[in-house]
Amino acid sequence: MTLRLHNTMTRSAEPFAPLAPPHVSVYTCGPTVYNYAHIGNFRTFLFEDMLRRWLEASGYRVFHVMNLTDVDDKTINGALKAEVSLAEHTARFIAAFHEDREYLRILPAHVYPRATEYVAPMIAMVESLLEKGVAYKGDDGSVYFAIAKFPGYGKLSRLDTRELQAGAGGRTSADEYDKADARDFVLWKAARAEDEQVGAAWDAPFGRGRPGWHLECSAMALDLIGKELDAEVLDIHAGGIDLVFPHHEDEIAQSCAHTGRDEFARVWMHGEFLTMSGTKMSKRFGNILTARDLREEGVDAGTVRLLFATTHYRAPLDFTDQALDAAREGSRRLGAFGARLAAAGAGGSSPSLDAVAAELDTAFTEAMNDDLNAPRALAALFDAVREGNRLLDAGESPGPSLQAVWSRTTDVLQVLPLASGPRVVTMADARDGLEESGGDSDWAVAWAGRRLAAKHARDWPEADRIRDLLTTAGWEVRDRKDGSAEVVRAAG
RNA sequence: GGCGCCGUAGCCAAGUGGUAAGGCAGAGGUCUGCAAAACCUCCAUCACCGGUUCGACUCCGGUCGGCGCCUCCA
Repeated sequence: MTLRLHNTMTRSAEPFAPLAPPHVSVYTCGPTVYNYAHIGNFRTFLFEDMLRRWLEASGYRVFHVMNLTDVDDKTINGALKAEVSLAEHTARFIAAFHEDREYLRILPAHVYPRATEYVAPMIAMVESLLEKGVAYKGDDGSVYFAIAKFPGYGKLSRLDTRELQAGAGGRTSADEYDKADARDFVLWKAARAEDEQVGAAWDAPFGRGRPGWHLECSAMALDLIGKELDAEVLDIHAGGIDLVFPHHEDEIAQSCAHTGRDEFARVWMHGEFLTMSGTKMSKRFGNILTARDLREEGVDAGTVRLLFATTHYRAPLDFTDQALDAAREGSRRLGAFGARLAAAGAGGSSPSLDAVAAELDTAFTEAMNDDLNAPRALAALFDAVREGNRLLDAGESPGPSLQAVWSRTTDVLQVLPLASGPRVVTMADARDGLEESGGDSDWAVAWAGRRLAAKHARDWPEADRIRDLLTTAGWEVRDRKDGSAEVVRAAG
């Protein structure tokens, strides 16, 4: 069973075959750093993280590039408004992006190129396109790409089979009349006074200005994979589904026109949208939820990741509190099993548990190989939890196999809660003179010890009072068969 | 108007020509001082209407409903 990935270009799942295995180049469109990224953005980044982790788990050596768009209308406007330089303005949101990324346990890309650091390669590419005659300078001093000169235009988004209604999106820019064709897109924008004010203008042979949005991805991707892998074609290019047109279509046009190759990426992967209670997140609806909002509410990353993993990356996902609650409980259950496995050790031997491990391994791998079918992979995990718990309840003693498979599979999805495992409590932990308030781990163990003492004295009201106290502080107490108990942090 | 996605149990969600994974919630049970956890059992005929087929949730046509893209939004 080999990995199959859905390619937007062909609209079908194809066997994955990188150009130079085991190396795989992956380019993912990163955030525009003008604001805190919202969870819709992060749904895409999490899908890409899952892709990255699965490729690596499958033995590939991934070279992952994610760009940071740090010069565009929004970043410039933001800098103007805050009355700081562009660099100062974006630095803040770049730092925030990485904080959020770490919170969500997203592996760092190998390189995070920023558009402002790649102006020279971008200028070189524009010159190349001008020389080849596929770009032209408009009356406004900007440089545009001539769609008509690029026969393959529209393949990715199936533009050839549809009509473009000019301005249908209501976002047509005022300078459209400077283009020869309404569909032509800007490669280089002539500098305005505002651009100069925030330091967003560079000299170029064809006039002072700043790069257009699409240009950065082509220039940075080609530069980086050229240096790293000596390649001119990406193995995988991924992003949100809204980037198919025009962003990726335009990237293909300028990149292929530049390299002379017939493709820019072997596989194009696009993640579906996340909606909030049925509608797209936007400032207009006031329904933006950021990663830091979740973090501040104490939501564990495992909960978020499980919520997203329950829906296939190419299916729309509606974010609701109910779904989040369900994910939290599921994550807790998985984490509890993981902790139980770890506590059970690997010194025993159990053909039944080995069979559970083998089944999990097979089912998980098949699911992930089938275009990253995380919902099915998750089902395999839950099947293993149920069977594993049943066998452990029956007194089976695990060998090393289940623990190994469990670690390998859960590492890919990262859906377990971060909360530490349970701490075992005995009567020896009972201490007098405890404060009623507290909350840390030692405090919880001490109170749980006192509860055991109360239980031993058959003082049920006191035992229950202490349990309530612990519950209020966010700790769960569970009695064990041997007379001891355990306390565990309730999942967030 | 064009292009695309989706409509599966109370909620979330896989699947796909041969009689519907998994999770959450709920009900009953085992265990327990009581709980919790864990386990067991129960809980759908797949928006609607036609058609193809021995057989369709799965293929084709249509209808209704939801969502997205159509120049810089993941």
